[in-house]
Amino acid sequence: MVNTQTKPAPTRRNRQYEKRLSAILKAAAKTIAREGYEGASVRRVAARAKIGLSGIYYYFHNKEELLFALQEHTFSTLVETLQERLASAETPEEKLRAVIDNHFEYFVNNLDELKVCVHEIESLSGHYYKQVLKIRQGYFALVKKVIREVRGRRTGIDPNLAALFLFGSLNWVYMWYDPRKNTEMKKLSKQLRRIYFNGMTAP
Amino acid sequence: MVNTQTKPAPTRRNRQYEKRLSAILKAAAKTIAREGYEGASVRRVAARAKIGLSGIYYYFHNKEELLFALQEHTFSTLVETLQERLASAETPEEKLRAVIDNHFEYFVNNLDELKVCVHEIESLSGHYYKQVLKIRQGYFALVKKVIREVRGRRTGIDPNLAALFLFGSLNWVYMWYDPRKNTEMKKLSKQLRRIYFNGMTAP
DNA sequence: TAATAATTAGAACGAACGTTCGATTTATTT
DNA sequence: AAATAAATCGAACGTTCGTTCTAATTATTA
Repeated sequence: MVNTQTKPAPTRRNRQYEKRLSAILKAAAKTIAREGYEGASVRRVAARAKIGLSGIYYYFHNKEELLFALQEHTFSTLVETLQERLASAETPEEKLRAVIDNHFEYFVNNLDELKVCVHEIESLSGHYYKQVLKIRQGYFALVKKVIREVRGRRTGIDPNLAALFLFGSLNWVYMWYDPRKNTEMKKLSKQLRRIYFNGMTAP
Repeated sequence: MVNTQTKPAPTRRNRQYEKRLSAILKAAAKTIAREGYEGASVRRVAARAKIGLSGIYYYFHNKEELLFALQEHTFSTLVETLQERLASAETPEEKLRAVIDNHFEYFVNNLDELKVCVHEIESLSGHYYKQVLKIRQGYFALVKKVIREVRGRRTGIDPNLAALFLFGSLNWVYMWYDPRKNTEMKKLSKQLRRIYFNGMTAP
């Protein structure tokens, strides 16, 4: 069972536990990214994590909790790093850059995880869904605030829609990005910033 | 079995056949949109289409062919209507508008189908995948050409990336659009055009 | 070292899956 | 009306699924 509350002294045993746990999460990310949540079987996740089938159920109550842990961890990290970046940005343009760079950089370093987060949101239900939704809404609020600053006093730009469109551009990347053709992240970021900054600040 | 070659006289029987067929496609679109391709069972598709389970296999060889027929029909129509719109557009701005309006209008009238097309591309394999990929590449080429015209002789804008970003914004809509809160399509289109047109034509 | 707790392995469960097949019903043709 | 073809149905197949349970193994504590 995942324990997100207590943090006992990091004994060797605990370190082993957490290693296994993140190995399972990594295996789940790769498997679900390739086969989809419904298509990915717990058996294949276990095989990739080099653990028995029932071993998975020692760390997670069920398959859905596995997906939840993956999304919750990935999204939380994404929000955290964005907040750090935003704290050291001053102008609206710098803040927009923080948003875009943060998303792209995290993306290239966690291809499978982010693909799962983007593609399998609706595979969660009930409490799991609500909790992830909350984190995503927090992320969205951060971005919307930045966009409002970029827009300034200009009329004709709806920050809500602009943020949604920007999210689309960012989240769509996993559909076409090929890590083997190591496209320069700097170029990606520059292009997207150019379009959205100019697009929202033009008279 | 789907027959896309011969087109015999539209007897009453044939009309019944095609009615059933599109009823199945509609049921499949709704079911797959809600449950995902792997999650949607042929049994539930059949139930929604008011036909027996084995009845599906009279019209389609297997489940994947059902998904293929859905995507092939939807995407082909999308490309066709875009070509018509582009033919009657003159300036680059009008053409960009054609792209965006076409996508949005088709989207609101075919919510389930477009969601499946966007979300289940990778659920196809082999020949099915290649064939749909071809259509999508044709669509992409059309849009890229328009973007090249909008850009004109300006440097610093990569039409390829710009097209991909635009596709992201367009395809992401299914994640947040709520038909019950009938958001005005005109506003959506206007906002997106404003961002991308200004974004690509600014000095 | 003995007792205790944490972790893993293996077998088994019922349920649901995609697909097939022969029989039956419905529509068309002779 | 009889013969033929098209369309539908219901039952069944083998497979895979998520999950559970008990026993064995490993690590920690006393």
